[in-house]
Amino acid sequence: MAATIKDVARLAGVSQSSVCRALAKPEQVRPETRERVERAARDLGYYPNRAARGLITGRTANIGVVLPDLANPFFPSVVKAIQTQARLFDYAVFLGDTDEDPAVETSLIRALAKQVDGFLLCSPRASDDELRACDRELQTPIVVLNRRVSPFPAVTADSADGMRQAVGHLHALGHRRIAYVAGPRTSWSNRDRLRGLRSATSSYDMDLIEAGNVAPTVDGGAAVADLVAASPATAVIAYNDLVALGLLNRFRDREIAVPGRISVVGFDDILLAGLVTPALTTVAIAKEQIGRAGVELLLDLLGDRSPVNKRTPTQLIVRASTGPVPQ
Amino acid sequence: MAATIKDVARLAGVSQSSVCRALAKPEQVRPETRERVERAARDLGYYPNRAARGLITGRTANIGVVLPDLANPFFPSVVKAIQTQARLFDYAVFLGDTDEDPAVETSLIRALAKQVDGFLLCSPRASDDELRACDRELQTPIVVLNRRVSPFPAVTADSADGMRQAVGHLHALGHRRIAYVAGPRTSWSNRDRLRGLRSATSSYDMDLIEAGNVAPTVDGGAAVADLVAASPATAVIAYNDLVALGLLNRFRDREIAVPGRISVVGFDDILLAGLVTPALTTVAIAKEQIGRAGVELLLDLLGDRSPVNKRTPTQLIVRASTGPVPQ
DNA sequence: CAACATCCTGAAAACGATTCCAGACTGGCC
DNA sequence: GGCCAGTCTGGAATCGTTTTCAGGATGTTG
Repeated sequence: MAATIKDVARLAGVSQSSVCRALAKPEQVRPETRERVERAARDLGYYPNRAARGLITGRTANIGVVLPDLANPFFPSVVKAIQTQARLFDYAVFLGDTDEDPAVETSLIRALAKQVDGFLLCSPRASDDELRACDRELQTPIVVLNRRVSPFPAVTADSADGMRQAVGHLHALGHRRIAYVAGPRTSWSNRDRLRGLRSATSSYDMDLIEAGNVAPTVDGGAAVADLVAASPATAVIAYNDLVALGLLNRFRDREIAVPGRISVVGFDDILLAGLVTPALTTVAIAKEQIGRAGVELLLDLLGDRSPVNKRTPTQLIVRASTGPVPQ
Repeated sequence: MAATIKDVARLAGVSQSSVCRALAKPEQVRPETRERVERAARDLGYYPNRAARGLITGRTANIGVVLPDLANPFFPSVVKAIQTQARLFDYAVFLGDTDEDPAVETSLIRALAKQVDGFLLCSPRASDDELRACDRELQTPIVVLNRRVSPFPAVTADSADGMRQAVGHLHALGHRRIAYVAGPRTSWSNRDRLRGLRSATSSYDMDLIEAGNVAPTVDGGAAVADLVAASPATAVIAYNDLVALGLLNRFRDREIAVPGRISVVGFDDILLAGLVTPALTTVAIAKEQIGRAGVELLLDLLGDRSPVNKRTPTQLIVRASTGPVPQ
């Protein structure tokens, strides 16, 4: 078995308390003692068992990250940033993938609750009430990413501004009729993006044609491509990049020129977006910043500082899938 | 604070021991008692604190997953499969991203060791000796994915067979001179793939030109593309899909026709591979199967069943980036 | 040398669960 | 009624840590 604090105490010839102090608050022990303890700990390869510490201090130094689908390339970026930032503060990360199932989500949260100091819920699928119920029952701090659910602190992307940039870009290219391929009806991001888009198109006095809702995947996009092509729209904005890629694929198969006949704009700026042909014009979301800010908010919450909701900037990345309106 | 076993005991009017038994081994308590305990637990939303259980039983019901870079699309697929399979057996998953740094890797392993029952190390970057040192010191079961390090049980892909399929395919198309863009020199997969490739080309009596080593990223591939184009090779096999995509990108920019002038083959079959133009011919790895098998091996290890190394099949996916040799 | 503060240490309690052990109760049988 | 086996329960010990508390050693000051 791995070494425990007792082993270190015995080897160093001091009590457990001293070992604990020597390692956790070195200034409280005599240098000589500290030296002995440190050597013993090193020799035995001793690392404290954080689970035991958690029982006493109520601080496990773990955070739980729950997300709908790790296969969606958006999430790994966020998780990576979370895990990197968490490590800076010596927190470890529990990961739960819910497979888009709200029931799995809440049960995962409940099961993990005792092992973590707080949760980062990425784009949670459960209803506001369900999330609040979890919170009331567990009393575990929760920060939400990519969604607003009062009363939780949240980090969201400024979709409205992203949509404004995208619509402005299309307007400048001469487009006046835009289609939107909507993501899951239950998705907060989808509603948020749609809201931003509506406001942008109306302020530019452009027509908005809404298609969908589709699954937020390549197949989802492909499924609705024909409908979009048959519409009077000369440009289409997709709920996210995967959907946009589905459109692109299907357009290519049907020999509908992009951007000659129709322009396509995605959302998220996943790695893929820059690599397909034509390269996808898309609204980039600051994924790393979202992850980092989420950790910061959670640490604020844990440190009794009051966290303030954060909105991260978005940035239109113009690539090759958008062009002047036909004729 | 969330409810503890004491709260449940008080509410149900029984002792802690009975609560524990009622929930963990229901057959050992009177139905009436069980009923009362269950109701109390439900009313309080009680979930046992697994950390505390872990102290007693030595079983935390957590597994640790350590990987070099979540931003590489290969890993999220594996992690997702791991987490799904783990949940089936009521295990939760700790995730550690090492950012390709062997030092971070070993320190992460040590820090997490006490909180998990075992590790799944995906493509670990530390040396064999370092890994063995961790093992000796921690006595925590370890299963390795995508690499062989004795004495640990391992799950690996059958790269040799994949390479044989790829080379066979290229040979049938008339190619006789193949380039290989090597990944990181320290990567076991890279060495394994290269070994398989050498054996395949020599059995087909073809020339092999080795380029690299490059970082296993799009940029890595792009960096070496010109070199490959200048070589006499008519086809190139890349260490992985990201590298292949880098090649593809750079070839497109330089107007080198794929597969007209040169054929490109990737490795892994990440989602991206099917979406770029031309769609990438690649050797698919059974990512989900690797994740699942990894969990199974680890559970074998934990259950005192002796695990047997597993080799998962590979499958060449022919798409549009390979074609007949020029002329 | 007494009085006192300061520094350092170890014993013991605590955290939340599980498990061992012993005892209380029940029922069956003579 | 007396004995025994079997079933069920609670008390107490346990895991590896942290923290509180009290006391011992040391040094300073009058």
